[in-house]
Amino acid sequence: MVLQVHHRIVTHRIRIKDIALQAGVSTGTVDRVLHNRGEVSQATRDKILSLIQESDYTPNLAAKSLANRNPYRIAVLIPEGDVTNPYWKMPLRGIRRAAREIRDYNTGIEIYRFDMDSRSSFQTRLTEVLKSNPAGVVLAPVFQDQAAEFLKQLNDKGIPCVLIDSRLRKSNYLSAFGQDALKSGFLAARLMCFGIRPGSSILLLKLARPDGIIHHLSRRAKGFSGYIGKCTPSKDISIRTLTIDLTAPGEPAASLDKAMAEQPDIAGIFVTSSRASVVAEYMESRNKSEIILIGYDLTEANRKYLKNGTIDFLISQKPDDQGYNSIMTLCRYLVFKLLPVRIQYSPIDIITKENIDFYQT
Amino acid sequence: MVLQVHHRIVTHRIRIKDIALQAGVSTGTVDRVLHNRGEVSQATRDKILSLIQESDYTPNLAAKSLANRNPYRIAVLIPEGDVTNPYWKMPLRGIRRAAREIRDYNTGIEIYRFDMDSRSSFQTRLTEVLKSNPAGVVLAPVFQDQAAEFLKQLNDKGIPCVLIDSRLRKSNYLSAFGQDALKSGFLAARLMCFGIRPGSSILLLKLARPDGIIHHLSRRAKGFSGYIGKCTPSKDISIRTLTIDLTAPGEPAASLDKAMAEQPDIAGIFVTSSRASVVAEYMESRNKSEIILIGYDLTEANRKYLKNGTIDFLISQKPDDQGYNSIMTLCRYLVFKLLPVRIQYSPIDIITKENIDFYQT
DNA sequence: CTGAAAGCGCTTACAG
DNA sequence: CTGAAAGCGCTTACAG
Repeated sequence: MVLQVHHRIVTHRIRIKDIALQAGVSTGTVDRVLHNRGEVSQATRDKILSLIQESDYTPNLAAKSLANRNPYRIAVLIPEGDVTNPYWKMPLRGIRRAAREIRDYNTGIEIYRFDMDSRSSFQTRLTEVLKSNPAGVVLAPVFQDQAAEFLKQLNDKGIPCVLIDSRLRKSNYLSAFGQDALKSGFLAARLMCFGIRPGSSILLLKLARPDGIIHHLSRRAKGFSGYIGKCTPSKDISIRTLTIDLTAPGEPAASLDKAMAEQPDIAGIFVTSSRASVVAEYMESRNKSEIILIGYDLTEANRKYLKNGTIDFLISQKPDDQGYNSIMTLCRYLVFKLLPVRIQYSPIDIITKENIDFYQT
Repeated sequence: MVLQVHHRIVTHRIRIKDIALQAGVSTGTVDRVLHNRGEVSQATRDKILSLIQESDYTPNLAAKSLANRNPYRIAVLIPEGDVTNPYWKMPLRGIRRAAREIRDYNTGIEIYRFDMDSRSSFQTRLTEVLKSNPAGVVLAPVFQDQAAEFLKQLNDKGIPCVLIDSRLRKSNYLSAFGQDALKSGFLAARLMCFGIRPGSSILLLKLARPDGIIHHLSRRAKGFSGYIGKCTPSKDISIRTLTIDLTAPGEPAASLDKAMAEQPDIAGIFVTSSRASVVAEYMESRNKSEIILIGYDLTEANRKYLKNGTIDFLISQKPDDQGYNSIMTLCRYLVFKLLPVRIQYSPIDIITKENIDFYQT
């Protein structure tokens, strides 16, 4: 049945059965060549292959997943999310959303969480995951050397792995989700330069974790500084970098008070991490809300200060989607044998008081 | 089989069969109460209903769509997209993407396009669609009175309709996709105020269509003006509105030249439509690229001028997603009986030279 | 009012 | 190397 309507032709889908009929074989044989399960003579194989080419056959995914009997277990290794580390609550939401959807594909997830400040807790979880022998793994490779070793072991066992929120050089993985941290630094700087009054200075704020050298935080800083360097001539902006350990007593107020006293012309602050809220809190306490404040991530705390205007811009990378897509990518690979692209960049979204209510995720 | 692992329990899904077994009836009977197809005694009905409550049964969508035999036809009514109207190419991409996916759900689409400047072409298409008796309709209600009448007729025939790119007061429809145009005008103004130097003026540019009074374009203008009114005190900004008919000979250069001559302190231009590119072209020809230019939509032409810096910001609403979601909403309703929310707001995204490469859609 | 059976398109043992 | 058959969870005539 072919029915012509306005720029579009609706036809019946081609099924395995149709191919089999044309080739004069059974559906089982077509399935064998479709999945390279061997045990087919070269002659019939060629015939079927060419039939498939011509017919633009695409499998019915609903039928595929229904017929698929073996359940898959996906292990997810991500940091715990708490007050000092609010970021990781966000991808987790997406992960749970994906988990609900893939139940129909006979696939479940197991979540393993580690302490972002503890190498040993990371290692403990890695070992547990390896022992549980999952069908696939989603991994936040926070400690890079251990993660690389882990990926090797997964590779030996033929277990596919999707990386979330960073890449890993020279390792073997199915796909990696991440941001272009350098470019996001550019963007922050562009916004800062756009709004700041000429002749003032900017504070680049690194809120350090005890153990953590989070790679993409320094990339953000680098991108920011690099861009400011370019825009300086026209606006005469100076930039100063400050690192504060938030776990130290009296911080960040102590260090910020000192910086402000030394440099009263500070008109903009850029925070490389998701903790801009603690700076906003400080600024409100010192009546300095007119300073331009740019940070990252739509955490609960940041959201509040964006809405009241103390934070001017937040840059976000749809962490929810990142979590969701990491699971879906792995699931599609396991269930449908769909190969993903190797690097999947997150968006670099600009969120303000005005558009936050419409921001999805 | 229940297996406890790190914060998560994996169990076998409950099936209709399980419910039937517990209730001591056949699967057919369970199906009848599940879909309110009547013909079930009150007693067994109550029993099954309570069983379903307790068991948190959710249907296997893969199986559902596989078993679903009747094919659905969705009619899509949208404007033609051409040079003077580049916007409509974008949702169409999403519509086509959705069309590919829903083939597995036994659902196809038919596209009917009309001339945005011609009431009669709209009416012609409406009549055709009505005659073709589709299972559902996706409609861009450009001519509102005719669209309202059309919705009434669909309603009488029990055909569900999803609106795209605007709402319609007091009409009956399944769901509507749209932007909050007023808020997007706020956002544009916020960006403009953030970057513009104090004491200068802004041009609010309406590029009129011959026939078209597109409702959301004037909402954008209203939002923009309203916000500028608020920010004026601190920065002393004046605003001037100009309407240009692009189909008139020598435009937009003639009108813009005149405006610039009268008001040499213009430091920012806001274009309410997707045609900022024609203003960018003008600015380049007059060596005025330093003027802040803010517009809408990631058309090919706009993209070029955003990348080279002539356009500073584009506001986008993920039109691709809007197209995609409108079809998927209708399909889920038809196939799975899933009721959507009535209003689905699009995001109000800010796109710049720095983040455009990572913008999805 | 209710049940038994066939079928959606695919996969997977099993038998030859 | 190949085919026939059963099964995934749901829907849908059909028979009683």
